[in-house]
Parts: sequence; C-alpha cells; structure tokens
Amino acid sequence: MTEQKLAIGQVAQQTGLSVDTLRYYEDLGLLDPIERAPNGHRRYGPRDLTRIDFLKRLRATGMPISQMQHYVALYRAGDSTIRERREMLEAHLDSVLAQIDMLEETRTLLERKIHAYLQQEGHSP
Amino acid sequence: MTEQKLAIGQVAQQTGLSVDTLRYYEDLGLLDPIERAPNGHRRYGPRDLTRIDFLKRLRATGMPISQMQHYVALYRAGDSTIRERREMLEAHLDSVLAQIDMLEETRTLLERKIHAYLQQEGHSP
DNA sequence: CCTTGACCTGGAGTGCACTCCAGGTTGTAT
DNA sequence: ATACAACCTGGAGTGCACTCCAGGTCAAGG
Repeated sequence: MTEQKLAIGQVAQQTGLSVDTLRYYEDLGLLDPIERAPNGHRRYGPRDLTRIDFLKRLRATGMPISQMQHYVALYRAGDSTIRERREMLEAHLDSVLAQIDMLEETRTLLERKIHAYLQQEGHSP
Repeated sequence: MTEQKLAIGQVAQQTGLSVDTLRYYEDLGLLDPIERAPNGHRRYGPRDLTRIDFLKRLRATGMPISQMQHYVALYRAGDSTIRERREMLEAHLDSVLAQIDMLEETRTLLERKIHAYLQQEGHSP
C-alpha cells in the first residue's frame, strides 16, 4: 500500500494546488514532463513532489511565474548556472524579508486598532 | 509654504500609489469624495492621507478590495458597526500571522539553499 | 451491459487590480 | 502669446494566474 507514484488528483490533495494548476505548471515547464502510466495518466514521483512544494513556496511568497520559469531553466542548464540561481534566491530572500517587515508593521497596526475597538465596545456594548 | 492640502500627483509621490489608482480608489468608495479646488482639482487633506496609508497596508498584506470596501462601508455606517469592524480586523490579523509564518519558513528554506549554492561555488569557482 | 469517476487534450473564459487613452481645461513659466 | 505640465472625465485595455469547458478514453463496480 505504500505507493510512491501518485495520480494527479492525489497530488492536488496533498499539495493544495488544483489539478488544473498542476497541468498548467507542467505546460509552462515549471515541472519536468511527468512520467505517464500505460494509460496516459500522469504518475508523480517524490522528486516531482519536492519540486512542486518548492514552487508553491515561491509563488506563495510572491515570485512571479516568469521568474520561476527562469529559475527552472537555469536549473536545467546545469552547474554553470549555480551562481545566477543563488543570486536569484538572494534577491527573492530580500523580497521575503521586506514582506515580513511590512507584515509585522501591519500586525502592530491591526493589534492597536483591534484594541481600540475593544475599548469602545466596552463603553457602550 | 507648509501646505496641508496636496494635489493628486503629490499624494501619488508620497504614498507610492499611482495617480490612476488614487482616482480608482475614490471611484470605488474606498476614499471619501476628495475636496476640490475651484478649478476642479482634487485637494487631499491629512485625513485622506491617513486613510490612504491604511488602505495601502491592507492591500499590501493581501486584503481584497471588495473587503476593504466592506470595511469602509461599515466605518461610514457609524458606531453600531464597531464590533463587525473589529472582527474583520481580527480575521485579517490571522491572515497576516499566517503569511508571516509562511514567509519565515520560506526564508529558512532560501537561506539553506543559498548556503548550499555557496558551498558548491566554493568547490569549482 | 452500462454507468460512474478519474483522468486526458486544446483552447476559451474569468476575476482581479490596476493602467492607459482620448479629448479637454487650467495655471504657471518663458 | 504660447507652450507646457498637471489635472479632469468616462471608458477601454492589460497582465497575471489561474479556472473552466467540450469532447474523449479507460477501469472498476453493480
């Protein structure tokens, strides 16, 4: 019962991406062409899942798809692109840190406003 | 020279929103109708700027415009909506915290990957 | 048998948040 | 006087990232 090749629906469930999105990402070249079962159905292996997780994270933190495509293209091109890949990740890290800052500031603002509202609710509930 | 009413271009500069976006937000009711100079040009007061800053933060942290419209509508409706406004802000705060978590995880992942790449660059620079 | 559900393809459609444009007025600088 | 920049309106257009659809194949269950 310990399957290691998953159907697209199962991958969708596990990753939270939709079936459509998984095929879409493959079309865009973000995923390598997925292995097929004899009936033509996709079978995702562990490495595909790892890739999907990474991509999901990049998207969730605001990297545009075009950049992810570039990154994957570099990855495919081999070791000579390591430096550029690192630089891309560094740039994205900067963006992630900036987002964290913005979110932390907003967090404080929201907490203050919520607190103020709670005060007002206390005065005339 | 200490003006307190600003033209739309100045507001755009200060806030980082575009002139178009400022008019767009006003159309959507996110901003109250902006005061006009005799020539019909908008003059933004300090309260408008405060509002814009708040809206900007909500957007930057992922609140959809439709929700911001709802919040502003509640605000206009007066004190009886304080509770619902607080609940909205609490919900958004939850989302902000979740985003921070995701970003922190991704930050760690990126730092690890960058580190690994630096290692590899060290071996055959 | 035959229905059901998960999968397939290629291509069209959607929602969001802007962004741009045409055509026009006004106030300031040369 | 005139050129120029900044503003105005209403409406059309854009880019992104999906999401949906029609029409079809295939395997298992009743």
